Amino acid sequence: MPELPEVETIRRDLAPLAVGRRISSVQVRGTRSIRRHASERELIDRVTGRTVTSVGRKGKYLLLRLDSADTLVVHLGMSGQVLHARSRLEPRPRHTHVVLALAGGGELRFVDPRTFGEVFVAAPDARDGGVPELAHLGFDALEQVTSWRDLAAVLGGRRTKLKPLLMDQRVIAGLGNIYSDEILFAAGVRHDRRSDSLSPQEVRRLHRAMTRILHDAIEHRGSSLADQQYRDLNGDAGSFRARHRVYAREGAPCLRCRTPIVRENAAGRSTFFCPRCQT
DNA sequence: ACGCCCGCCTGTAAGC
DNA sequence: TGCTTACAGGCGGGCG
Repeated sequence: MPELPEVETIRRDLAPLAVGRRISSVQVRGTRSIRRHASERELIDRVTGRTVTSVGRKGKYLLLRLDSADTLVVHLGMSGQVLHARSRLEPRPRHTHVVLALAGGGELRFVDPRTFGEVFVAAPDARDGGVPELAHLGFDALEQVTSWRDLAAVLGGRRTKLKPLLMDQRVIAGLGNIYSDEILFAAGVRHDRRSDSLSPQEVRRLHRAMTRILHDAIEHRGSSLADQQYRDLNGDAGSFRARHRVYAREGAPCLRCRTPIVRENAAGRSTFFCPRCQT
């Protein structure tokens, strides 16, 4: 499912394609994907005719900054895709909810079968210029947790279990179920450890694991699972799934010690880990 | 403060 | 083979 590496892959592909381009028209199908807006009209009027000045990301949110100072925010939720079509004549996939036509040809399509994702336009905060709707997000897992001491400060301040904390977007933004499990395995730490129980050495391992896993995943263009929900701008799958060491490997031998990988349900979510390598 | 559940959704696949 | 059911989970809200 789209987490930080998948959104970052889309961001890196989208930036050279969209920056400097004018959005010549906007089409919206249905109201669910744009539910933050009172009407389709509002989004259409604020985006049409604007030029994209940069493409950013915060956590799992994709940010298209416009020359009006507004930001067009895209969140993929569980099943969202941003697809680029070179020609507007290419047939649109099912569940295409928002279409941005680019001046000079081609269009961007927001496609989302399960409709957990959304698209909205936001005005900048008067003080810091950020997106107020995203002010609740914590440190970006890739850009802002730059030293293990940053992570130590976050972990020590809470008394929650490690995995729910890693997935709490208000604390660290960008990690979901897949990468949390992969990071915890790489760090050799169990998901249900209390966050303030880690030794400095374990915090350093966790920090190194987080940075390394995220960079590796971006290098392999993200994880497309069996359902193939995640696709990049061109509709191609990412290949990081083949490098998962615990996620969706229940019963398979641990790649480090051969112990069967265990699956547990925690807070209604599947958690995969090696009972021997993770302590 | 924390843990856990629900509702929102659709496509896929396992089970009967 | 065809139907029903479970499952996938990001996120916000609510409850104990």
